Amino acid sequence: MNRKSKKQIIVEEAAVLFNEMGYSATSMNDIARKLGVKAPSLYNHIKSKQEILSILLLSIANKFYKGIQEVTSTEDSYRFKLKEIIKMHIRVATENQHITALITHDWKHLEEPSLSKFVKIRLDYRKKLKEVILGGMKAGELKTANIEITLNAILSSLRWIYNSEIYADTSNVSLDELEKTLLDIVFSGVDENY
Amino acid sequence: MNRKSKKQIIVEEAAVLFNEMGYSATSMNDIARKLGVKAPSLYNHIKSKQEILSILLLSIANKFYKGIQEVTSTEDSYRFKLKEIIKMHIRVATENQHITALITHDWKHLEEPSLSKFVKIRLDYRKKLKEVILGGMKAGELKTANIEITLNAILSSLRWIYNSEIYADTSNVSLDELEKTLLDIVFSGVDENY
DNA sequence: CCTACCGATCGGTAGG
DNA sequence: CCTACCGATCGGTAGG
Repeated sequence: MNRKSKKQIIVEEAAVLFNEMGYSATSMNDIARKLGVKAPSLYNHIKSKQEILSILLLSIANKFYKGIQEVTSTEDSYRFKLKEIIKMHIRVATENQHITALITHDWKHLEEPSLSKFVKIRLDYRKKLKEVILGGMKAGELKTANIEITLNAILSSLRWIYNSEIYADTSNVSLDELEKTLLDIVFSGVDENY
Repeated sequence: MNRKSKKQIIVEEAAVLFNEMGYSATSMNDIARKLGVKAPSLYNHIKSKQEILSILLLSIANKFYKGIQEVTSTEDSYRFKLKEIIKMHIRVATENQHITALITHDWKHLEEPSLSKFVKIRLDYRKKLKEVILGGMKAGELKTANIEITLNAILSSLRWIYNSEIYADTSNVSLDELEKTLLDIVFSGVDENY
């Protein structure tokens, strides 16, 4: 078992606090207190508060990107690819809940050059997902509808998973049930007979 | 045409800035600068920064709550009610985009007693929506599935509408098309043939 | 790892 | 509406 470096411990604790209060409302003092040290001691391990945010966001963005890259490099149908992307997205999100939640708002507090890097990865992710959905529509596997609305609705329908205070209600749900239920809702909706 | 009070103008401009940078990262100075005055002048119209947040969040929460109350007080089918709730939700969100976005994160910065009031309204909204979905499942109008996952997926699938930087991609979409497409996705999913 | 300390900025008040 | 100013806190540095 690898021992965690001090830096890793700081970064992981910061993710929890950023989640609870937001990046701006979290002080270095808050992070230090949780770790039982004084704020200036943190700077022996990290360069700045901004570095912590940058590490967190670029690492999670790359995890998602690597995931979609693997799925889209196969020769499967668009429908199958979309299912695999959703499953991968759910898996990465649940395994990195605190960090993933930062994608929603705290990325705005990134400074250059990290900001541009993050935005690029995120746009590339969106682009790859868009290609799969568009491909599926053209191949007759998915219903033809406004691509931006469809893309946003699919991505957004998964976003509550990151949100710990909402996710808490479903903490007794297994990953399998989560995947199965969400795939069913996205692919065939909530209506019983239509 | 009603003239807006200074207070209204301050509150609305603050909503835009809270959206861009978050409540904590927005200073009274930022708000004042946008309005062409000095920060201390704001206090002739508002009591505190916190009061601005409280006004914004309680007003939007009440709009959503009033909307769901109207829909659920009818005698229509659960399926029809769910459709009307989604349409209402889309309408309120698009008409109050900047304010609605604060529901996602900045509510955490509310202080008592506003925090408890806001959380209560939000939970009541969730409860009413949950009753409609559960009723629909029991009546055979909606597919039976994990209620919390279904509830979260539906609410979450609409949340991207608040998020202005993403919504920009669909700014050329009419409200009608938005409603129609989202209802179709929620009710019957994205799959073409199943 | 600490104490001591820096300049900058915060929300807000006094007083006119 | 303003200027002048308050105590508190911010991220970060110096030096040991």
